[in-house]
Amino acid sequence: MTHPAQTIDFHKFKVSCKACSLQELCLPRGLDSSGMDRLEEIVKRSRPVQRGDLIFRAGDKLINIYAVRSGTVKLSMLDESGADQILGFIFPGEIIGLDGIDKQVHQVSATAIEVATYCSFPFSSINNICKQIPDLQMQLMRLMSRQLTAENELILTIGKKNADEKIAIFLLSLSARFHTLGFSASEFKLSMSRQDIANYLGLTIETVSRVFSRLQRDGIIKIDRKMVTIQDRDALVSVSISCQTAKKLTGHD
Amino acid sequence: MTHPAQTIDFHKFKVSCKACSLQELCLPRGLDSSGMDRLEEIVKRSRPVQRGDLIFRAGDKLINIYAVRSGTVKLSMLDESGADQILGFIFPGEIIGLDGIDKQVHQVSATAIEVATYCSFPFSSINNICKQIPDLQMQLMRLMSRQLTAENELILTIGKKNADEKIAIFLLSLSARFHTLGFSASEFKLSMSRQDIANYLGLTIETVSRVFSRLQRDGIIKIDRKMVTIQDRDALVSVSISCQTAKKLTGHD
DNA sequence: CGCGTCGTTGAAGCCGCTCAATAGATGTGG
DNA sequence: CCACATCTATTGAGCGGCTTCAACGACGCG
Repeated sequence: MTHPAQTIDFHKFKVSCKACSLQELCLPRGLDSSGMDRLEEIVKRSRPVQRGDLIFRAGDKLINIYAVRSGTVKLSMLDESGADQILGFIFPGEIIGLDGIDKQVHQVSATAIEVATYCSFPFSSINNICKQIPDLQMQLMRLMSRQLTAENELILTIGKKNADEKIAIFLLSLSARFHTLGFSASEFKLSMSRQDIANYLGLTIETVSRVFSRLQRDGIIKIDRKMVTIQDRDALVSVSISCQTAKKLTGHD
Repeated sequence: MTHPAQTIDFHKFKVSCKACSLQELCLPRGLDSSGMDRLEEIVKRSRPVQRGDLIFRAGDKLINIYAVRSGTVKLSMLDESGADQILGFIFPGEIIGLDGIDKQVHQVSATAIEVATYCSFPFSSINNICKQIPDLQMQLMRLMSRQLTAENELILTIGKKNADEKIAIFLLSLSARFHTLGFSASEFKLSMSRQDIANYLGLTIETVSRVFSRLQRDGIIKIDRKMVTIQDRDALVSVSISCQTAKKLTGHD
């Protein structure tokens, strides 16, 4: 409630999926014109939320699922002992809330890490439309399947990689995602803090900082506060897969 | 091929979901009688597979999804540098293969870690039935949602817990799952090797062995080869949540 | 300008890994 | 039934990568 008055069209809550540039990444993908009409009937666009604002909280009843429209959102969960783990960073066009379907309660919290907007879809309406439009049902399953695969990869990264590999994989993954969104794959802004990166990768903030510095010293990346430039992608890739076995085979890096 | 001649009904490939004791855990859950008939038309039951046999392999085209019927199956994936990560142990009544839906290609491999049987469901048929039976579609989404939550918890465990906590969480999780299946929650057999446990939790086999020994020395569990007895569940729970913050607060364990 | 937050860098310690030896279990063939 | 080979698990000793602890630097904002 502290954000200044907006004169731009942020407050147009009704929104057209048909006209949305994220259409091909988002929920409407693969729907025909009438399918999109059905979605547009139920979608609501949020006003901008500020850094730190929650979109939903673990434990909330599942009312809506959400599509991030602009900005970055982080998903996180707390365990019994109070530790919290960031499970992913969500960029425009991506859907969140699907993990709450089983228990009808959100299992994770979604927090904006910079100014963000999103679209809400009442889940019960989605569910009704699914019964009539198999394409939407299929798209939902594809999205959940994709999330499963993304989590598999995070498990592999956290479980089997050392600090250098984790950071390299993280940067390459961001690069690919920015590229998908139509931005530069070699130069981008980290919307998350070092603390968030460390938490996500199972490291400490100091280690993240040290690895960034080392990669920069080696001329592989350039990093200035939040701006990252990938200067030598091949080298970054080889850092990302220079696993223990490789070291064993060559005897060194 | 070394197992003795079976006179029991393992080779009856047609099988009734209606009569299956796993019905309430498995794919048919929530379906009415006619819905189950539809499933029974397409399901095929496997002959027993042996320890080490693959049910499907990462990269295989997605033809079927599978329900484990008996035994234990592990899911695992390889990365570019050859490291492989076990992503989960699958018990009877659980569905595997859903992560392949997005790309129509299996993203992980499923390997029996002891003699196992399973049911196959052609995915295209499942998909067709979903169009007519919203309950099945909902059940599939619930199952995928549940898998997302399970992976979230694994990420938290691998990323934020120390060796003792990981093992305690692992044992408590197995205990709960055996209980769900109608077995004892306090005494059960580990169907997986120490190596598999270590891989799954992001540890080494030696560390797993040491933690088991320590927990036994402390009288919290009893472990004899693969048989585990939980002797002091409360203590095991407190090991599982005795996180770094707890140590900071109390100054010791 | 002073303060708080965030990020960087250094020094020291610890947890889990690596390496190695041994024990126990399982399987095979004579 | 035992000798032998193989595989799995346990235990110890030493090492190393990441964390912890601490100090400092860089912005941003009042």
